[in-house]
Amino acid sequence: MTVRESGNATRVEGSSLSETIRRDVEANIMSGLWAPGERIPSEQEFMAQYHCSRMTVNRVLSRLSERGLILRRRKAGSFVAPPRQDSAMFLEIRDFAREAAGQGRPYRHEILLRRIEKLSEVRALSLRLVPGLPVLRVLCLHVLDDQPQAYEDRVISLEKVKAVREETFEAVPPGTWLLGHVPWTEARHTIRAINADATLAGILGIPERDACLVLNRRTWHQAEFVTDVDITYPGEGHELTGQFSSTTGQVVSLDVPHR
Amino acid sequence: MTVRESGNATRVEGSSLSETIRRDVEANIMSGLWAPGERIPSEQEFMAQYHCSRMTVNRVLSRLSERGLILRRRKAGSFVAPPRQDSAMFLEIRDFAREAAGQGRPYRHEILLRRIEKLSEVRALSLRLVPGLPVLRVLCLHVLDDQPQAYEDRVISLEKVKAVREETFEAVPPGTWLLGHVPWTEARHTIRAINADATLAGILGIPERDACLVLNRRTWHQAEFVTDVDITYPGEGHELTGQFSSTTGQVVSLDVPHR
DNA sequence: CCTATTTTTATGTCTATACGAAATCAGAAG
DNA sequence: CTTCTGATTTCGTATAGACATAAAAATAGG
Repeated sequence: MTVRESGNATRVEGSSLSETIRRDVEANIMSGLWAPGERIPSEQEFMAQYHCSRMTVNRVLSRLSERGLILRRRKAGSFVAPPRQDSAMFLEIRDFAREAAGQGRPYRHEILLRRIEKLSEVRALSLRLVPGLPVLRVLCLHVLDDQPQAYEDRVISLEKVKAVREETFEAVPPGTWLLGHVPWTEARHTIRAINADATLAGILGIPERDACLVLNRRTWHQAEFVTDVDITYPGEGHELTGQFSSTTGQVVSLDVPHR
Repeated sequence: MTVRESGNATRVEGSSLSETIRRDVEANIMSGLWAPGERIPSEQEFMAQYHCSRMTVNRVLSRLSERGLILRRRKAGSFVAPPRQDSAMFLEIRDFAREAAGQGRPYRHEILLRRIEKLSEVRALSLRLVPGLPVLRVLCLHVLDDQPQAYEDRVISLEKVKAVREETFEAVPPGTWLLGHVPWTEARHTIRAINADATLAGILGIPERDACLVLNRRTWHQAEFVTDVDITYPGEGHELTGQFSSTTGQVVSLDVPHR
């Protein structure tokens, strides 16, 4: 078997050997050099590469496994874990389509606008990016039981997500598509309440001034901007829920019930 | 030095030795037997108690340290970590008083009601508790710059939090007091938007029908109910923000700006 | 009494080895 | 071709020993 060369051979920067190995492995995963699902070197191969004992390698890989970055299977080896969807998905909308299918309710989404734009000054300032960055702007309405469920206003970096140029989002809504196509390392969520103006009330089919919940989600990968989205839920009938455990610090459940 | 007897001496239930030690230590911390800041047995003492090698103990304690449950200091020993405030505090309101002091702005809170009640049927159903449970009901208004910042409607379990009978919350608001006095293991947050009714609008000093952000937070300790609170933020001027890293899964920052 | 130095101690890291367990792979049997 | 079986690989866990490191504690010096 050919040993994949790791992207970084430099080491020992005032840190321990196991720390060096951990950093290297983590860098190879986060950079995408080692793709999700791909097999990483075995303990024996790491031993040879770093000239150390198996226990040292084992400590590193076991810890990475506990943190959910890799999956380990006896005899098979260690594999890069698929992107985590737990805390990742926190405060993300559910997959409307799948949820609707599970309940046997008619769901559809409508692409109201799909256009290549330059990032506006206001948005650029807010995102700490340069204005004029080429982005794909998508406006999307999620409809369940012929009732508007959410209105989505999104920009996607065309530099970072090149494949999005070919995607019409007619089959799959933008949020779902992105989750399956782009990894992320940082996400920032902001939630606020607004009174619906005339335009929004018209789109969502609610009275003007009705309270709406707005979830803003910004995602980065390796410090590079990926997407920025405002998802507006109409009226008082929507909730965002997150459950935590203090020991694991992880989200246990996630819910967006529609009453 | 006297070795504190761990609460559970039973072990080996189809799991490994290190798993047994981890479970025991974790149980002693989560149950409160070993209080935050308290020193836990040294590696040598664990070796004697479990008749195992130091490496085995070291693996367990190192991992617990990585997870943030204990703090380890050379020569000093290992200590139960203080309750984590990162993911714990996620979506919790900031400490109004401290924030105000940092900005030199006049903050105060008003206790509108403090009364021992029996848990209502509606709330009991929602919390999956029996109606009639004795609770302390507290209504509190947070005021900054003479502007109402948040309205808090809370119940606290008198069975679980006995010390709360003596607390008037005149010096410290209920949320801050609870954080310092009661550990938690599970927390559930729900966020929704509502239109302010006449009563709420009056309390918060905003026009009727204005959109408000409502944060509901329920906390448990060891499957026992601790507290349930609705915090209502007035108008469109408040946001809840959480930042995540996909590698650590932890909240990096937290913000409730008032514009 | 205060300060500087040495000692002691608990943790941090690493090695080499060992046995166990599980899953894959290959080969044998049907 | 399918199924069973056994061998091999890889990870899981544990041991005993070693040296390093940081910091508290004890000691010596001013």
